[in-house]
Amino acid sequence: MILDAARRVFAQLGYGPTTVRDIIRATPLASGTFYNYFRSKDEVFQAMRDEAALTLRPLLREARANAETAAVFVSATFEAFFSYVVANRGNPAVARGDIHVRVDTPEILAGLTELRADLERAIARGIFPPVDPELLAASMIGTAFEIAEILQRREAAGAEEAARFATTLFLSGLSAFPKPVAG
Amino acid sequence: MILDAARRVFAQLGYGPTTVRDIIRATPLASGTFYNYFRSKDEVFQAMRDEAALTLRPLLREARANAETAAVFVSATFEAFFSYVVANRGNPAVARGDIHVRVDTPEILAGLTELRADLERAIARGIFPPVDPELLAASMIGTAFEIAEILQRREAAGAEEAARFATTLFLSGLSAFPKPVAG
Amino acid sequence: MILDAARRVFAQLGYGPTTVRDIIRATPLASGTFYNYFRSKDEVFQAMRDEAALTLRPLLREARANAETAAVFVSATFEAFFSYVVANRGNPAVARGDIHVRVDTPEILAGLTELRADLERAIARGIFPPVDPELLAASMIGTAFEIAEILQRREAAGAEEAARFATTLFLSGLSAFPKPVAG
Amino acid sequence: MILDAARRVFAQLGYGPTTVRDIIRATPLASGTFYNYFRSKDEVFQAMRDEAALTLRPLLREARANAETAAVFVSATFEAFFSYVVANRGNPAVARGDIHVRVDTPEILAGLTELRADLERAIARGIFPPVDPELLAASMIGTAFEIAEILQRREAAGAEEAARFATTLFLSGLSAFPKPVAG
DNA sequence: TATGAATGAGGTTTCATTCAT
DNA sequence: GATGAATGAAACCTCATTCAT
Repeated sequence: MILDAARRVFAQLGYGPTTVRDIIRATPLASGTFYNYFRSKDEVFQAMRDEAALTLRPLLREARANAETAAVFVSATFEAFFSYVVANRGNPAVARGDIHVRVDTPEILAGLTELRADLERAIARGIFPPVDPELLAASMIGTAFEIAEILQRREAAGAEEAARFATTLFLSGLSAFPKPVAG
Repeated sequence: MILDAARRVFAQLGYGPTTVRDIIRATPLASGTFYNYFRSKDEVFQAMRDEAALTLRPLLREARANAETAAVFVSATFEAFFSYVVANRGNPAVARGDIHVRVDTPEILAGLTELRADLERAIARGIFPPVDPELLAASMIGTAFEIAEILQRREAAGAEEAARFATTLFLSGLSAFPKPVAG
Repeated sequence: MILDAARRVFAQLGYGPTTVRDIIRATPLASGTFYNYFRSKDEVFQAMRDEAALTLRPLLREARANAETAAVFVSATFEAFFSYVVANRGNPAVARGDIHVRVDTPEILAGLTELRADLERAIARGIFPPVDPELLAASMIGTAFEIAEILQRREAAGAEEAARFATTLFLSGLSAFPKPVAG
Repeated sequence: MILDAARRVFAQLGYGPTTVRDIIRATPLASGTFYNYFRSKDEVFQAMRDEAALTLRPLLREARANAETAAVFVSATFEAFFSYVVANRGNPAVARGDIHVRVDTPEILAGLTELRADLERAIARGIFPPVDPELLAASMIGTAFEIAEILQRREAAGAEEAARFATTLFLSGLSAFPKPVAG
């Protein structure tokens, strides 16, 4: 109940600007009730992350766990991620001037933060070329986040199309780097 | 003076959490003085964006204006951007748990928002393959932002290395799409 | 059950800072249950006072009722009081800076408020010198309270030693005043 | 201004029950103004104590510093204290049932907390009989506090009479203990 | 222009108390 | 009787902003 409201509000306003009152107002509850469940804005946020551990993350982990090729690794990541985003599309984000408000609900964050570690392992196993894993992860994450925002805005949200685009771009992009070497 | 302080503070805390008091505190001035120059927090922010028009943006515009090939377009963009970020690196950002705090000082934002329009033109001119410009812009912007954060964190910040990585990735990535067609 | 918890908590925190929640927390009960027994914080407090009527107060009244000399009156008072305090010593009081937190659980309060009336009667009966009964009562009460606090703090709490000290002090002190006169 | 209000309010309600709002309400100021000067109730209290260091405490220290006899030590203490209390008498304390609200404004507290240390020294110098200094200090402090409350209540407040009473009581009381021995 | 005390709306939090189960 | 989620008044505190000097 409160968690649902919090998710909606965080998605709309972003973490920083959101106030506990905003969350309460998105709820039929009285102000004090919030504090029977959470001690602060941070704590709801944490709770959302914990909950997220049960949804997006396993999906992504699993998708990548069995990836024996870069192609599978990359496409599974983008597909799982964009499908999730489209399926959980919230209210159309309030336009706030052109200040960039990131789609960083906890599920989304959580889902991708593990990517770097997975990439490192994949490079070590010779599935990916020996690139700087931090840079590659950053690139994939940035791409995923920015495209996710577009998907949230667009009526006809093409999760598959977006995944195809990103996958093609990265797989082909990686081919320009030195050949993979098993660590 | 105030603008400099504002830039430093916004860079450290991000737009939302920054208070006018924070900005004043980063200044030898008294609180009231702020309002002799700006009418609100938003107005300083706007002023920074305006100022940015004189630094990063022309650099980027120019770099791309003369680009006759995708290679030049892409590498000029990343090189100009990462050099700028490294040159203007603020204090090491306060680590705020793993909540994502974007590097969205106005210069940085401003510098990239024009990318999409430029890309559209470049596709029309047959310099780029006919991909969805919004998706491509999103991917480049996301990549640029995320890597910028890494550059802010890392001691030995390799602007050139980062630019080389991103350029290689995108140029090679784009080669997988249909051949460019002049519009 | 609730009364016991209330006693402990009031003794530790003092009346003002104690919250009903504090009392409930010191109990295995749920919050609502409190209100099946008492209508408010004030009411528990009152109930404690009433209960106190059955313990300390009779002890003190009795001790003084039969006092035919000042020596008996004074020593009985201090002995009864300090024994009671030591016997009911709560958890070691939380040290709260040096803000004075008085040991004013209801029993303790109740036990001493009757002292002034008793003193007046004793003066009228010629057992005590004709001093201002309010001042003398204040002095004895203040002495009793402050020493009670020490007894609560000290590991080896000497109720008898404290009583002997106070008794000697007051009896000898009173000898400097004009001779008693039966009213 | 705020300090004056705080002093009045603490005197009336006691430390615990007093809220920052109570203090503000005793002032023509707006709520936020309080926090331009103090960060919390505790901080005003501390400020009052600091200020008190400039009034009551030096008076008491000085009075006792030169005391060469127990008579001077005791009478100087009570006289300085009761004069101070009467001179700074606040509004007639709000009667709050019979819950004991101590006159513990910071000046008063500060003034007496040093007594024990002074007593120890005086015993060591052979001015006082070798009694337990903690018990004696407690007795004097308790007496002083309780009588101070009476003085605050009574219209015709006899500081001298109260001092005379307390001095007589303690000096004569001490004569019953073993002779002083220089340490 | 510079100052900084003052403002007050609004966010944060606590807690006594109620009430349906 | 017991429960504990819900309530809402009221305390606590922050901060953008004003204004007299």
